[in-house]
Amino acid sequence: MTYSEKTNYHHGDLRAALLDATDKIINRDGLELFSLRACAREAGVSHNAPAHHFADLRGLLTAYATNAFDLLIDSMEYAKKSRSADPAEQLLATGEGYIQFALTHPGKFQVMFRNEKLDAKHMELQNSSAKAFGILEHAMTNWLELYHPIALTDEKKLKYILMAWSVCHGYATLAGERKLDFISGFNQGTNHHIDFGKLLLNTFIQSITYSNTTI
Amino acid sequence: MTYSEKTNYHHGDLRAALLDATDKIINRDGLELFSLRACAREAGVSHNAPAHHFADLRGLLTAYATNAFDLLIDSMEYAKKSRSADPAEQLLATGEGYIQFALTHPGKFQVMFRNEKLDAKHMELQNSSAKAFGILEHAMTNWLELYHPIALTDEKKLKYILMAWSVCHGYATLAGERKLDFISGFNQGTNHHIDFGKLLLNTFIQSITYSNTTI
DNA sequence: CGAAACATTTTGACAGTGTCAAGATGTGAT
DNA sequence: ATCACATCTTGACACTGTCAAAATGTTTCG
Repeated sequence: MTYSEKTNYHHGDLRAALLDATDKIINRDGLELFSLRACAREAGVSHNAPAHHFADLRGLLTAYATNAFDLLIDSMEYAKKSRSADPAEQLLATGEGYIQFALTHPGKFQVMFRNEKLDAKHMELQNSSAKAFGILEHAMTNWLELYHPIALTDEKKLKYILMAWSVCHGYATLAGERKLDFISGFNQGTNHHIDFGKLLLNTFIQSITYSNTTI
Repeated sequence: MTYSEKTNYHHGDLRAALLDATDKIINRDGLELFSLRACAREAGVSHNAPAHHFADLRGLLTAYATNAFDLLIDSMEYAKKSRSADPAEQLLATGEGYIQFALTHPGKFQVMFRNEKLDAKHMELQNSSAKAFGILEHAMTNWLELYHPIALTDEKKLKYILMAWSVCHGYATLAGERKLDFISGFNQGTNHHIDFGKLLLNTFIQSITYSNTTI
């Protein structure tokens, strides 16, 4: 039994407790009010206790973002399960899972896509984010095989993948950063944002579907 | 001749100098290294000199973002001028101007869309951002009138506007936050990002164009 | 069993931050 | 010339991330 497997050392498993505290603070107070010392305070340890588990602030948030990417993967996989095997349905579900996650966990989503807060070189983060990307890539690849008659170059395939990702990510970002609030007559509740995002995504996929023979 | 019109008071026009310093620091060191005190230092004044011109840090960045929105407007208007009056061309140009601006001025773009750094209640910011949105709205409205045969409800019209905005904003954000770096074989230069974004946007507009009779 | 080796946490310090209060200084009007 | 006022400086405070050193708990091994 090694150290990392034990559950009752000085604090128990402080690493996990700090990540929990991080989540609590970010959800309660927002990312801008999060600090290493606030995190330590929340976990009930001294201000420098995190140093042994994370190299620095970015190290902690990198681990937090890694976990968040795994949750994003879960969200997309979960959405896919409730749909038929039709690649268009699967692609739609993947994007819906993305939007659903982003707007349900705005704090996590912020950290995941704020480059300066992360250590992009970190392997586990790269693995988790690459895996998340792979799900979208896979869904689009399957869609293209069935709905796009002409074989595509890698660049054109990538264009479709990034187009779909951009739609999801752009809408999620704009809604999450409250940049749609000023639009009159547009319901600003989180659930409505999610619903509207799905509507928007659905229209997007229909568009590329019904135009697939011409471009 | 009022105070604000004078050019040689204690410092000259410190307000403008501070905004210049802000721009210099954000472009040189990045937003994460920007601070009020660094800004004052850059402008050659004491650490608390900005207080008389801006209520606080958010106040300064709000003014900075307001100017940036005006530059975004210029970028979109400029792109539109070089195209034909065809609404599809104009819509394309609008989006291209958006992407061009976002990737040419990543620091400004970051500030503009980081809600916690801004005072969203500020009137001038609201005006400038609403005007920028209006350009996109106008371009899409013109496009819909010509290319979409059926009259749309406000909600469906908004869906199209937000879809186009999301494509531009999502791609610009992902590229700007370096979230596309890991894609193998994908050139990471800023100019290539811009070119690819325009390609992507062009495909998007073609898609909605060629599918307009069916959905 | 005990002592050494080690992982973990605490304490203290330092330079940096935003913001507040108070004082100093330059400018325009009367 | 004096006064009101805009502008800027100085000093202080609590907060931040990170470093170094000390203290404490746990494991290992003789």
